[in-house]
Amino acid sequence: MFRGATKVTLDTKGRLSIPTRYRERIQDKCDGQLVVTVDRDYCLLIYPLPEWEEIERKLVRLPSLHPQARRLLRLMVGYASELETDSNGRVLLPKELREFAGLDRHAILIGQGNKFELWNEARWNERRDQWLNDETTGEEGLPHELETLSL
Amino acid sequence: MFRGATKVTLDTKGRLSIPTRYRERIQDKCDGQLVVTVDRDYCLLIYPLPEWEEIERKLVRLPSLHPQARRLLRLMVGYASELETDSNGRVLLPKELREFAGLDRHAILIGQGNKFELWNEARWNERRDQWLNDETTGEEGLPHELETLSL
DNA sequence: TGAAAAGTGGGAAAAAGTGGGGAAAGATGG
DNA sequence: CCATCTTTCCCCACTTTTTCCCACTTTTCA
Repeated sequence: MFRGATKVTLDTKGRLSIPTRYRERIQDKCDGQLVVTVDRDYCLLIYPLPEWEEIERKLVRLPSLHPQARRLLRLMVGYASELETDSNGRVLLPKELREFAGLDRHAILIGQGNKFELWNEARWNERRDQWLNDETTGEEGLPHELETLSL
Repeated sequence: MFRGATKVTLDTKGRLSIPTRYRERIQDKCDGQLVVTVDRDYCLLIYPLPEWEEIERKLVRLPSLHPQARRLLRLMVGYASELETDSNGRVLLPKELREFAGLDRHAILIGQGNKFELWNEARWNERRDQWLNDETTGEEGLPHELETLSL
């Protein structure tokens, strides 16, 4: 499981240095091979290659006449690209994806179990505060699992 | 069960010295391994590792298309990070989490059963006084569990 | 009041992060 | 199809951060 938030800096070439505490696990899981693609929340998703391949299999099996499935496939597979780590543990993020996610120098990398999310830091903070405020108000539509969740 | 409030000081490096009266129990429960994450009230939650893992299991099983469940996962797993105690019984709190909770030198550690809460001391005092005032007024909408609670 | 324990600060070595130069590869236009 | 220009890749070197440990101060308890 990948956990935790790390502030990271993208240099002028668009390179992202993978935090060291993840490197060994990434090396074990996928020999350093990662795949990055887009998320509907305008951030990037970074998967170990095997994890991604599983998701990709599911995506291409979706009914291709269904508009929403088609969209999901177009976006996720359409933007997916493989990353390779250089000798300093960095990956070069394609310009198209950096632009999509509005990434500049200050970004934040969020561990999310089987994958990472990469956000423009300012955008992440904004959205996070929105979520925190929303949660206090919208308690009527909670699914059962949340109502009984004890933290 | 962890109980009680303790004023603690974070040094300039962001280290928190665990009060001694908890140390033995933490050692027994989880061999000194703790996990810290965020709470919606802008404080931090500190769990013994086994406790956290149970919560994490529940979180990742939530329906991932449900917006509120997704948010909860993003925040709690996204910010969760493991802590290790140094030779003096201190843990280093990640900068991202200190910033989230507005932690400076003066903080307060609150025992909360299976976990601790860590607050900026001033913020804690404010919120505590708010709660004390609110509770006297809003007794009409109590959920059943509270209506029948005898203290 | 003294010894032990707890709390606090800080320095130095090691590790991680960052920037950039130049070679190689690829794109562009005549 | 070639010449030129841009982008990408690879590696070196510098800077910053982290980690580990030592030492001092304060508190506790007999």
